[in-house]
Amino acid sequence: MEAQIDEILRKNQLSVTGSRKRILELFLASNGALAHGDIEKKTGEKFDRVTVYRTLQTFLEKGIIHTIPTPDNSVLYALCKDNCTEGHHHDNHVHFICRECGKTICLADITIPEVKLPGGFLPHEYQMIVTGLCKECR
Amino acid sequence: MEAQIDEILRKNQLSVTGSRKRILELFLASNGALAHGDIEKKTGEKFDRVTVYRTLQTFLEKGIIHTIPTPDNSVLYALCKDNCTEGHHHDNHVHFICRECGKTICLADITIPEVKLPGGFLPHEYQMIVTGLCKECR
DNA sequence: CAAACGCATGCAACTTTGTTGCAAAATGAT
DNA sequence: ATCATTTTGCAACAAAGTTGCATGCGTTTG
Ligand SMILES: [Mn+2]
Ligand SMILES: [Mn+2]
Ligand SMILES: [Zn+2]
Ligand SMILES: [Zn+2]
Repeated sequence: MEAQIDEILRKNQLSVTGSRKRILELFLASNGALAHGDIEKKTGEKFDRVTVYRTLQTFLEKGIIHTIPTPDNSVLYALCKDNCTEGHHHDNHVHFICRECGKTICLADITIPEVKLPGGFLPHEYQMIVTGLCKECR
Repeated sequence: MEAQIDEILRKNQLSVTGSRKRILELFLASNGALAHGDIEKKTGEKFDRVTVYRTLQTFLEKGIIHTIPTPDNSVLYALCKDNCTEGHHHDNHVHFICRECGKTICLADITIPEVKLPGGFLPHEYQMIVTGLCKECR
């Protein structure tokens, strides 16, 4: 894990610092998405709030994580697949949000289906969010 | 319009007040979705910020409007179709957000396609957001 | 139409969330 | 070990959202 974390940071030309290692560790350990608040809670007093914001921002820019829009408009972040880069993301998968436990899961294998738009609209990116009950809560 | 507004409020057992009429009017006049900030700007000093929050909350609960999750995690609201009620919504249509002008449009005729989930997940509601360029901006 | 009731509003105070500038500290290269 | 460059923490601020309470307005009833 330690090695994996270092590798991800190095690959993205980021210096290896305490907060980056810790936050990346949290993402790798969690199988779901994390909110800014989750991260703050889990890191405790260890890092400043501002550092968490800036670290997430950096990870976003590098394509290490992506955001997930949620129906209640909270901000969630999840690890990107390996082939995401600064410019180009490949996160065209469906996201599932459990309305019971709140867990948000990247369904990496479920590709967002195509949809035909009315004339005039030029689509660029598709997002699909499914809410419901997860395995544990149903 | 005035009559239409009254009818919507009455149908939902809401008293007809200044702020509710004005905010509903804004939604009916706009063909896109509105953010809380948009509404505040357009109503000016006429109503308190808190009143706008509470009015939107009430409309949400009654099923008069629905929220739209956006990739940048801002909160957008749009009118529901007639057959939405307190408990049950029928807003299973695609939403389009223009990345140039920011306008958000309900594609009421475009139904969200079905998608097969891995075993264990019990889906309840589907959301689909497409970003890109609208007719005016392309 | 007047009176009375109950809900909606405005205001103030507060919390939460996110941003910015700057000095000190940590990192990576030499 | 030294130095240049980033990153961090702190403080101050701005924006966004919430809550309690007294007052005002809309609705109902007689
Ligand atoms: Mn994902
Ligand atoms: Mn809609
Ligand atoms: Zn669950
Ligand atoms: Zn546009």
